[in-house]
Amino acid sequence: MQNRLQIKIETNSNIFTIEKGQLKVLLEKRKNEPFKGYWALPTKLLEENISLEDNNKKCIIEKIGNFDFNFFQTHTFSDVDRIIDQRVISTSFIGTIDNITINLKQDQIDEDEYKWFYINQLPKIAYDHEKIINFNIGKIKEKIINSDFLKRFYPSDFTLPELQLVYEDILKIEIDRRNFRKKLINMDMIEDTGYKNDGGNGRPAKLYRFKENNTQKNLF
Amino acid sequence: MQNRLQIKIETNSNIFTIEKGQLKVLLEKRKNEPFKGYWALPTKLLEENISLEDNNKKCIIEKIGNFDFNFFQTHTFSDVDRIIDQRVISTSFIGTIDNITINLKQDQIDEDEYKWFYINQLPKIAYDHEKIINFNIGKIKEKIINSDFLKRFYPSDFTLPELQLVYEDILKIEIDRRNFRKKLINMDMIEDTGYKNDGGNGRPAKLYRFKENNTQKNLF
DNA sequence: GCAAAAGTGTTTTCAATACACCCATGG
DNA sequence: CCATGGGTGTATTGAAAACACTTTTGC
Repeated sequence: MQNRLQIKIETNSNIFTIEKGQLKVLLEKRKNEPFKGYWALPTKLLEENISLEDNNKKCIIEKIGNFDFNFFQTHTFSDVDRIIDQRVISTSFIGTIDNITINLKQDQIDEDEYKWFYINQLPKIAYDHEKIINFNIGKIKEKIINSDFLKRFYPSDFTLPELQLVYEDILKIEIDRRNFRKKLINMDMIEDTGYKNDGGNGRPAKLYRFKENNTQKNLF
Repeated sequence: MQNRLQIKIETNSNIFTIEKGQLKVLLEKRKNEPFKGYWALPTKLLEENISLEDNNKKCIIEKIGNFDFNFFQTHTFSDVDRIIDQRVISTSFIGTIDNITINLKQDQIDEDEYKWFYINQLPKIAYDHEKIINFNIGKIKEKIINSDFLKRFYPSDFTLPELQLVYEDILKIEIDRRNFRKKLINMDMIEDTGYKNDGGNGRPAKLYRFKENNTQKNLF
């Protein structure tokens, strides 16, 4: 019979940022059983009178406040046994934000409860959320080939060596420094801000920004 | 309060084939109100103990029998007012099949109830299904750039002029006949079957097939 | 002045584009 | 033999790839 055991619907948020050329994801520490002490994606049961998209936004506002994340839906996970003794279907969202905004507002976030993890150094993850995270990292990989997407992570300045690291890390490829630079400049995608990166070893790198005109060109 | 008005979940099937270089979608005629006489995507309320993927497959088997469609999930539609007086969330699937198989098994399908429509000549569509169909046509467009995807529509033979029509129609571009041929052959994507198309006006076209090795290269 | 990291220029290779003529079939 | 549509070759252009040396900074 339909819905004898109540089927529940929830949304889950995969919020990513990039620091030092590497992807990080925001996770929430579970304070109760099951999976107490494990980390999980922020999730919220669907409210009656709102869309999945709005439910997801509300989830984040309630949990960590009013950030300007840029969300999009990726997949709805519905395996019967994804959560034991319950039937919960979970629609996944990817959110993106630049690291500078994060650093500015980091104090809004309770460090014990929410924490950023490099995707290569994930902690113990609750439920099937590791599978969900990996699925969404795959989606980011697809998107990152389209240069436009990186703007979400670098609305202001970046150096070319750092941007190159992003491509190399996420796409698992090696790129020649000179050709990478040439490609981005020839594609009319980026512009020199006139400023330079200070600190650190060696020659300071120039700071670039993405141009406005961006017409959805593919790199690689 | 959560779920005071029962939230229902359904799956909808967007089954596409290609005939004469143009996309067609399979629709079901509604026999009852609301939207009696309109056409709709095959849909099915989610059963308790199966995944959305299995629910979608079951929907098709029950409605039109055991075809070998190749399904994948695209998006979950959840606008509060997408269906009046009810709250129904709908997860969308794209299914693909080649036209030859369709023609062979066409007698399995009740012509009054189910019919193929060219996407440029859609009939009156029930609910928000036209929006859903258009969303999924967009997904196909994205996928078709990856050559591998076309294999689903052409598991056996095809002519290059026809394949070119597909690209031109779906991507809304014009391609030079000679360069198109060169590109596909240089990419090692297709091979000559040695046979020719008969009938029709003019010189018969060679029949090609997709090679097995296909390593996910992008055309255009 | 040395180590560290960033920046630059040239040559070669290969794919993309543009373009005009010939070929196989049906009637 | 003519109309219709399919098949082929070449020259040009431009981007991708491969590669080594110079420049700026901190210490």
